[in-house]
Amino acid sequence: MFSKACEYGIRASIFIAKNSFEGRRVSPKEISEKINSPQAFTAKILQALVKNNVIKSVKGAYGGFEIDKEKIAKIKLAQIVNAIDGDNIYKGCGLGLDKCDENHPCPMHDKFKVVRDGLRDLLEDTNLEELALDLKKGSAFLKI
Amino acid sequence: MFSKACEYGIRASIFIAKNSFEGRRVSPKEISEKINSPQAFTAKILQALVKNNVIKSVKGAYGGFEIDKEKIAKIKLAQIVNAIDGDNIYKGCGLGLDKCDENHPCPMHDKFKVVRDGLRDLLEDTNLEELALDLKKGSAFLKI
DNA sequence: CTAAAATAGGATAAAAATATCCGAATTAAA
DNA sequence: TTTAATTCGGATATTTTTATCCTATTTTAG
Repeated sequence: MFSKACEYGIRASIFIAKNSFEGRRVSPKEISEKINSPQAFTAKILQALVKNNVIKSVKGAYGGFEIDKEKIAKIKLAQIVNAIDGDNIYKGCGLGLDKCDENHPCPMHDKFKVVRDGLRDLLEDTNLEELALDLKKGSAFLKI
Repeated sequence: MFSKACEYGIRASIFIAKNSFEGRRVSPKEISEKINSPQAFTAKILQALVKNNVIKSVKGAYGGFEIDKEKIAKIKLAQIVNAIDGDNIYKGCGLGLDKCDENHPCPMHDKFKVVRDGLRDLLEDTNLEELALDLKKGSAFLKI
């Protein structure tokens, strides 16, 4: 469904959000350990998320990654997915046609549209806060 | 969402089904032209579909690909997707966790499950016949 | 000012997906 | 039986994704 990079990016963002709630900055090393992802590769993805204003980095000693507490509830999954995989997964045609709409549909269009729009709603309506809180409560996990 | 190979595979299967309804066998050349896909690569995918009993090949002169008319309504999209991409897309965790279920969910689990199960239903309930008929009627398309 | 602790970013490598090419094997028709 | 039209299958190439490594740059503490 999503690329590995995107899976890591979402998991990392949730982990950073949870720690920012608790006032802690986290390093790529700690992130990759806690979400079970390759460290250097994860660091690249974090850079992309910084550029897209999803997370914030603080350089130098005592630096790390964080998200402004007030921003956590405003960051939607769609923003993360979009920064890494683009929007084709929740806006494009299921069979890969460039032009696929009501006027010129692929054979799967009507049925697929329902699923795709469900995914779009999920991504556009779900924010980092609710996901991070589940993690904090211990009712959800980011590894294994 | 699906891999290119899978998109081509589904489009090709629908095209073959439509032609089998009309009593015609089709070649990889014609298929790739009509569904707008690279010919040699599409031929490889067709071989995989033959091995998985989705389509039938007839070798030699006047040969080509076809599907038994009685089988067309029985072939589900899930069978095609499974043969090419596997079932992770409609059975796996959205964030890539190996173990993700009610007892050990990722933070997206509850919401993602709805979308994923919708996709599973789509793939398991939709058969080649209905898709091929839309193509035949001219109410759906496989290219552009 | 210096040293230590971080992120940033370029170069490179490995693996997987996508794609092409060509000869071998098969088969129907003439 | 020969020929032409096919699919089959192996080898190879290209592109994208995933991953690693190393150095430069930044920043805070002492």
